[in-house]
Amino acid sequence: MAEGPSGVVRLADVARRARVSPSTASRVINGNAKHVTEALRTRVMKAVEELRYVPNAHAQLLARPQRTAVGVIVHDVSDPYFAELTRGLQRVAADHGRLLVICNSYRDPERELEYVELLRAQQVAAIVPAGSGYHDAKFNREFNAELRAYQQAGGRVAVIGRHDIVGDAVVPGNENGAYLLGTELFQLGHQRVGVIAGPRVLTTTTDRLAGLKRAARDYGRQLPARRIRYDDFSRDGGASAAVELMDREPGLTAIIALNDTMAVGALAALRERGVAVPDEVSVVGFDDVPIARDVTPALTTIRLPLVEMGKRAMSLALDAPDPSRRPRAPRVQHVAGEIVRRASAAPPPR
Amino acid sequence: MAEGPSGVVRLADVARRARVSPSTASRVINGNAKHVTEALRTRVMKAVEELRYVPNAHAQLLARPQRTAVGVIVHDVSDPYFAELTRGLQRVAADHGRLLVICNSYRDPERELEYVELLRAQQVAAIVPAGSGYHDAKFNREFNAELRAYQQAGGRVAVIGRHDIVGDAVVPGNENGAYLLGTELFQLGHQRVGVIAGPRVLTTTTDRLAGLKRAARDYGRQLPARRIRYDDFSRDGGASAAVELMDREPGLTAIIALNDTMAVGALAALRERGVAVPDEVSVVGFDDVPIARDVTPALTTIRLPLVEMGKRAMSLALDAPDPSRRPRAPRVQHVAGEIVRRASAAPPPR
DNA sequence: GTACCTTAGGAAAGCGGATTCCTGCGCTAC
DNA sequence: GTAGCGCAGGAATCCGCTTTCCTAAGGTAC
Repeated sequence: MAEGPSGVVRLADVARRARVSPSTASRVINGNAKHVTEALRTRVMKAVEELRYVPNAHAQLLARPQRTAVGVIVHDVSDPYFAELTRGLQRVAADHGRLLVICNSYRDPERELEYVELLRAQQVAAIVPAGSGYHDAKFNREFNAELRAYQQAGGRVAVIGRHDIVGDAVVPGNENGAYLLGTELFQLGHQRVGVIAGPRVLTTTTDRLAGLKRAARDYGRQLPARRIRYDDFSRDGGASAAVELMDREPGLTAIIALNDTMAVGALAALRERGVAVPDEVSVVGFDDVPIARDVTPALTTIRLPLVEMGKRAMSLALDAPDPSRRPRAPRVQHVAGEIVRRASAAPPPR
Repeated sequence: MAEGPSGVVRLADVARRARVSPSTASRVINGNAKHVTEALRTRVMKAVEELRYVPNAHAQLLARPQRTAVGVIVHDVSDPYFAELTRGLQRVAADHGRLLVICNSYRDPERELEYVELLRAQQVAAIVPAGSGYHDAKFNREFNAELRAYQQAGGRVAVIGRHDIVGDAVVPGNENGAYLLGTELFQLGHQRVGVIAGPRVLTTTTDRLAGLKRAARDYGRQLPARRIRYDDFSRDGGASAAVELMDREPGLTAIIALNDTMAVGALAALRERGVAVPDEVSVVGFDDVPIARDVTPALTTIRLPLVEMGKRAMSLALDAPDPSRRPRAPRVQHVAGEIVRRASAAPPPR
């Protein structure tokens, strides 16, 4: 082999081996060459093959600032909600020939900020922050400032599920979906309904809660604070919230979990206690994550077209806005949730 | 604002605003400056703040070749098996201050090859190909050649679940786990057992199948080819394979799915047909993915410590091998699967 | 007061590749 | 035979940043 001391093969190595100048080698490799003799061309290609040369992407990006990657900031890809979202994002990114860089923030605002900087440093073509926003004015200000600086430099931003963040947006109908969910249970005749909510700081939590409350108002029911438990948006969070709720509020006939993952946890907790679902207590979730149909009883929930949302967000991020639009107006796409009735909700006992 | 025409803020802009040379600005920003007057230092910091300057990572990487990112090639992050693996990988990567670039190959060998090139181009510090290998000598040769070129240039490679690939490895006990699984069912008394397998080209499929066959031999049972159905390693693949199996082999008392996802699909198919599990037919899976315990009946399966495997692989990739070892000897860590008995397997009826 | 040393901070040289600008060759045309 | 032109392919510049090298100012010692 004829590469440099570092072991890395560089364009110069290829050129030397093919006995041409770096310019010619570059031209051949990039197919950019209208006029390169066939003989030289094959010599260069041969050298590339033999040396297994791969151009240094950083050098390329420096020389010809053509952004190719896109960044996504999610809570955790292994959470099914984000896994589905990411799948949609991924697909569209791939269709555009873009590499997707996935960053897990684990819902740490500090880390989200860091990741925006990192993605900015990486010169990604677009950043897609996905997942709930925070009730934290200081953070939002910081986050927006960072994002705005990025946009100013030509970056594109599309968020999923956040209001009050600059950039285009895909926003799920959290309030409305929750309203549907509440309606469903109230119409079934439930009076004492418990709620298993995610962290209070998340806008997703408060938005969904708002929808529930509106439904309660419309149906003349109560949703007292003591019947609302806040915990992590996770299976275990759902389980422990369910246990607490059952202990403190023995008369409940239904539990609304603010996402499916928590609902699954609740189901597990109830099963462990020997409480029959839905005969004794109904349980409903939100999101319609894939597992929702595989647990027993299958979850009644609100379907959010997660993959589709991901696709749309990435499309917003990658398709430049119509230049005739006034530039600063972000494009917002609302997506509605719809109720999916399965086996976990039924009229209250007796 | 005082940045260049492109809108991107560069080091030079910061320097100009702070009225210092780029060298000084760089020194301040990198904390690299043993001797920079406090006055200048604060002036630079102020300019950075005001301009929201973020250094161009590509330029930095070019100037000081300090690899910081690591790449992972998985089938699909949204598949729970890989989601768990990735979680482990992510954690260790983050602990080392590394950015994780996740690539979905969708089990397309061609795409895997492309991704290795891409990661190589990105100058990542390590590449972790995760998931089943292929029975495809040509591909393996190509893949190894690519990887070897990468290692030659100082890159680190750690694979998960592949033999015959260069680099360090974490290998799950597929054969042995399957043996345990077979043993479990045979000891329960099952005679006619069907198998739902993944694609034939995957080594995971053949390895697990081999374990099953060994168990069959040891217990004097048959595992005829007609009772083995090959399909996608997916929920729907599992469902359709289960349906076929039930149609063609009515007398089965147990179904072994070669991964949990397929088992979940099989469960759904059986439920739809009104076949009671485990009373009429037992169903077992493999991997012990999170949903396994939440389906009903909860799956009896083989637990693979997925998160742990991810962690170990990333550790292998990031911790340089003991220099006293002879260099070319890859480090291989075997991890055993263990049986988890839940509710989906029971003795055959009557 | 002069010679020498220290040190802050600026100038310049890459890092690896793309691209613009040249150069020199071979061809056509008069 | 010579002028003019086209074109292949090499030299040089630049991308944004880090870092080495160097300069000049200030300080110390005699």
